[in-house]
Amino acid sequence: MSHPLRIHLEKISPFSDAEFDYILSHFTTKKLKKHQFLVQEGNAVPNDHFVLKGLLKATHTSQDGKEHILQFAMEDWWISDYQAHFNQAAATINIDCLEETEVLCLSLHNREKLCSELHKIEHCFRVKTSNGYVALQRRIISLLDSSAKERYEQFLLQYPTLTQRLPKTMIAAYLGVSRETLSRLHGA
Amino acid sequence: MSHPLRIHLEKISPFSDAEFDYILSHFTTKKLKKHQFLVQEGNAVPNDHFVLKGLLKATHTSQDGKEHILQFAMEDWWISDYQAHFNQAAATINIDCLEETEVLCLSLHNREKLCSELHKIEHCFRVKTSNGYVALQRRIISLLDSSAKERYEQFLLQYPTLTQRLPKTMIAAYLGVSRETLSRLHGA
DNA sequence: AATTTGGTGTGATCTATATCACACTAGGCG
DNA sequence: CGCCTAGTGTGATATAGATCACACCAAATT
Repeated sequence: MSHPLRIHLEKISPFSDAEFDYILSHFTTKKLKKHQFLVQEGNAVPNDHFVLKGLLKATHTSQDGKEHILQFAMEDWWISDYQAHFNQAAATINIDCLEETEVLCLSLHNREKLCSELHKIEHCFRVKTSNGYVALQRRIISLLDSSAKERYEQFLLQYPTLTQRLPKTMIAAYLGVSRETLSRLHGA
Repeated sequence: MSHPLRIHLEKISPFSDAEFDYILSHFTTKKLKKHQFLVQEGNAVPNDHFVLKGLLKATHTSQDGKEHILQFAMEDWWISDYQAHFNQAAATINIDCLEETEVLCLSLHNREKLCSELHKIEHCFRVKTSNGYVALQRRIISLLDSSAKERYEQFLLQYPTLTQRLPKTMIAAYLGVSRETLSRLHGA
């Protein structure tokens, strides 16, 4: 059975055993308990993170103190504060664990090193990022032209697995709806 | 004086004259008048587009027939229906010109060809896309936790040039606010 | 067993924003 | 010239969704 990261990368391009071992040697492992922070507002964000096991949320806190969820991540997803990470700036979001979690960490330096040494992995990252870009555009469209109810229904369809593992309160915070409103849109 | 595309790409990595000519040979030029469509809902989207001159908007129409603006693009920006383009599916958005416009077109095939032949350009595209990803995340945060007024102010700060060239009605459609509301948030 | 913590539902109200309706202006074009 | 079209402002009203307040439950924690 292959390594989860290998399966993940090989959806885009194949690697030899030696290549994959080399790639993997640029990652470090981190284990976190429920409620622990992976990224904390104000700190540096040295790494991008590939989730091996667990579930996390990335949240942004508005001036009036309300938490909105930018992103979830479970097995096989990547998560970080990318703005801070790529610009080597202080984090403006928090990322914490909703379950016991294990991630692989890739530093900015190691990513650039791998990308310059191995064309194929830069290709992987480009394709991944393009797909991510498209997904974000879809989310923006959904925020712009769908009602709370429509967004909730889209979420349930798009992320059935995630739905099982998340309290509704958090889905609400992801959709930009109050938990009370979400709770009320059963039949309507 | 360098070609605008060259200047654009060399913000990320330098190219020799021969390399750049080779890159450029993979693009075609297209000129459009005001109100002409670059991408039309339901059609294929063979190309990504780099704007040499002019101004365009990408719009999505919701079920109830309202137009929301996903993206603007002026000189030096890229624009397409990326979901449709990358998946070779039918467009779900319209892209049309707000001014007389000239774009460079890059087909999916030519992009992949260039990327596989020239590691440096794949690097450029990866970095560009990462930056785009971060920008979209910022926009999502702004949609999730800012009021209409705050979003408008952020827009004015972030895109002063664009603001000059756009009617407020369109800025409203980009921000997800009705034009009447936008018109009312002067002092408040 | 008792208490805290996290999640949920639901009524009563409030408010930001949408909607509808109309008037005004400036510029392009027959 | 006079007629469209596009863009804008603003009043009156409607409404989706936020907020506040409370009750309830289940699973941890002590």
